[in-house]
Amino acid sequence: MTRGPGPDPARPGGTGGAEETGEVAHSIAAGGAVPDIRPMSRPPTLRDVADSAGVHPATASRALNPETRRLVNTDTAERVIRAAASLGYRPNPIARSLKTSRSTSVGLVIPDLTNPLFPPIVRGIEDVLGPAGYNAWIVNTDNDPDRERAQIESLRFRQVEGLIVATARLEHPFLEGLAADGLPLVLVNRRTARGDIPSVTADDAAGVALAMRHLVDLGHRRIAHLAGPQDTSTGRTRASTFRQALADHNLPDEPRLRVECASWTEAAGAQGLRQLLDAGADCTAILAGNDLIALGCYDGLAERGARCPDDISIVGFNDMPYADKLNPPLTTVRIPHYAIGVEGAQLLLDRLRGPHRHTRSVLLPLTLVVRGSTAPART
Amino acid sequence: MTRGPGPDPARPGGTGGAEETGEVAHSIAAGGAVPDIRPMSRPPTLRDVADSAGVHPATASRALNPETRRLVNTDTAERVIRAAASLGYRPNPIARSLKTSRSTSVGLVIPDLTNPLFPPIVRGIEDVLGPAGYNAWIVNTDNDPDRERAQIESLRFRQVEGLIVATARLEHPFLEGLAADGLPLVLVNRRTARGDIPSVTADDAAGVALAMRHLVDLGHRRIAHLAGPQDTSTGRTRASTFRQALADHNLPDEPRLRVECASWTEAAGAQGLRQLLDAGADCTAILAGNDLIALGCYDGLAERGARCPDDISIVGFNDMPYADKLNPPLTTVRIPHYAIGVEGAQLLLDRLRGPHRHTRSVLLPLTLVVRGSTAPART
DNA sequence: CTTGCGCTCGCAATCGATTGCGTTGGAGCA
DNA sequence: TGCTCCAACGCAATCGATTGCGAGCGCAAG
Repeated sequence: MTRGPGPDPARPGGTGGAEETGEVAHSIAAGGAVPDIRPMSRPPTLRDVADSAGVHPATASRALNPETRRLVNTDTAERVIRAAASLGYRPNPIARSLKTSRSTSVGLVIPDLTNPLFPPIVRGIEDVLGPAGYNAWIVNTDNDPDRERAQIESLRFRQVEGLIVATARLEHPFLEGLAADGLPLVLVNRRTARGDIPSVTADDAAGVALAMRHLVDLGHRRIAHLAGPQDTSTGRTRASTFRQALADHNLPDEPRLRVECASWTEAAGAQGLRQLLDAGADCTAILAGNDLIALGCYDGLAERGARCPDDISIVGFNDMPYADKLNPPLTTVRIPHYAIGVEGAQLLLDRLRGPHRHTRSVLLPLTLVVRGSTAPART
Repeated sequence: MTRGPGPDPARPGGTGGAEETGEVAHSIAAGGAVPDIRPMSRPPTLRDVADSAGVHPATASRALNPETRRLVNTDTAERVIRAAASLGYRPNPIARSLKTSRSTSVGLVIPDLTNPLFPPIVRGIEDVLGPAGYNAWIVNTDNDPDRERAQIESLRFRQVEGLIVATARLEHPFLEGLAADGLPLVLVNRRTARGDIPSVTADDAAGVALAMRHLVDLGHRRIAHLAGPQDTSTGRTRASTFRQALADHNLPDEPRLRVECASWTEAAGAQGLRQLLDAGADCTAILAGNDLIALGCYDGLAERGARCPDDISIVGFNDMPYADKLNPPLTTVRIPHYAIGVEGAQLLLDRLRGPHRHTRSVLLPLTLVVRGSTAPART
């Protein structure tokens, strides 16, 4: 016995003793002073649990928290825990957040949820964050810096503990400022030029190399690149690696064969293709900045009465969902969407738990998926 | 002048400094060595604003809230507002939620974010909720009732003010219980059998009728239906309307031509098609429960060496993104995804503002999009 | 039989904003 | 001049949980 008979020596009245000795049912029957037979109108609070267990709310709090449970007697703790269970007690996360200034939630900043690239990443993130006790706020920026700023501000008001950001640009002082302020931050999919923020990206360079080798192996010599926006790491890396690959394969680097699309969209891809063809580029293959741009090429080719892969081969990037069902099925570089999410969430969790681990970035391997949009070059 | 010049007449002084040093000691222990003597170390609170304006926090609160501003002198209010602006004050939503038991956030319950049907709906919801000052928590249930329950519980702990649910089943006592408890609830995409919860759905019956007329007009007489799960309103309505349409067009209703798929997925669709063909159904057209099931049919047909639309025409449902780029481009019933989200959010907002308007449900019109997966019946 | 120490637990402050109620000062009226 | 009444604010409680501090208690050492 760790405790004597007097469970509550300080309390003036004998209420404590009555609660202690009496059976639970008994004390209810005897305690006519408390006619509280209310039908659970409001959810039980910590105070309810404490009363039910005959302890102070502070003790109940400590008993319920594994971190502080050692500060309370084992028997008492167990009694509190049982009381909590029987009342169906759940801590109020709002109240907890107010006191601890932790929200157990993080922000998830993406350009546009309807871009098929992101849902799998989001799932990966949530599947890691959820079991860890965190939830994610998702916001869309539509690639608008102002909107991005506003959305992130909003997230900060909500007291998010960290941010996973998929909208990084190479030059992004705003994000760098946040990171410098000490806000836990992880970039996914794209990164900044300075590279001082932890990130999870696919190995774009390796992917472009794979794609280029594939095209060269098919006999293509005049290969064009419809690049994505050059203010993003993905756009820049893929474009520069494209030129490097040309050199590696002893192919000429013609400026006419390189077009920068205004955005990572189908429309921009179609526009880019028109620009390419209008410039008189007589290519036999196109490396698209991503799958959506590749889809734009499909449209653009159809407009001009050309066919893929018969007239022009196309390689995409990302292997978006249903890329295998397209017409023609898209040859593309597969990036591990889900794994990017998982790794990103993991990185953020590490950062949240151990404040100052040094910046660690992850580069994920990718593979080439050959389908129907590429064919041997016409000879 | 309403108040004297003293900005801080009440505070004994020094408290700020004491707090400051305490915090520093703490953060040092935690690892972050930040010799913070800056007044901007933590975001300004209402108290800071009040001090700066020379009023009591209560007055500042009232001045800042348009609802209660009439309780405070115009000049004073303006002074407070200016002080707030110059300090960059933002109310702490956590603290506000604790006191008001409002969270300005709602829950969004969907089966799976990677199902292309949902992102556009989510965007619609967010585009309405955001400007109204609400944010949305998104959770995935994977169509698992246990997971759904757990996720919704989690949302309730987070004090969401309402729920938009896309996972309704025809019999769904759990949801009905929530609604009965008074939790603002709106169903999107699917509804319950009892129909006593506000909902926003597409006019499935009309859609099926359109699709059937299209097939009949093409000369098809033996039409099969790969239905979705019959415990959902969409699955049931589409299936029963299918049979009704057969009757309307004087076509026989053969049980062999009706198969229920286990889920709304590609895999289930492929499986359903195998079952259909194995049963010896010699149909010339298939009405699929939704686009993913239709995609499964593409796979299934390929397995059997049959072709679409040459051998069998297929009509989908939903017009998911990129349905026009598939091989063959999918003829399908287009539902207004984005509008469903918008209407759903609107309904919830109505409910949140005016507590007891009577249940109102919205049925959205849809259209048939004819593409390459349907062709005249072989004669 | 003291003194002392450590284990448990209660007290009260605290997080930041909201709100019922009481107080003040001045205008209005007799 | 005296009294009522109202506008304009301040005071303090409150939401629910967390946590530094201190007070009893038991037990062991002196």
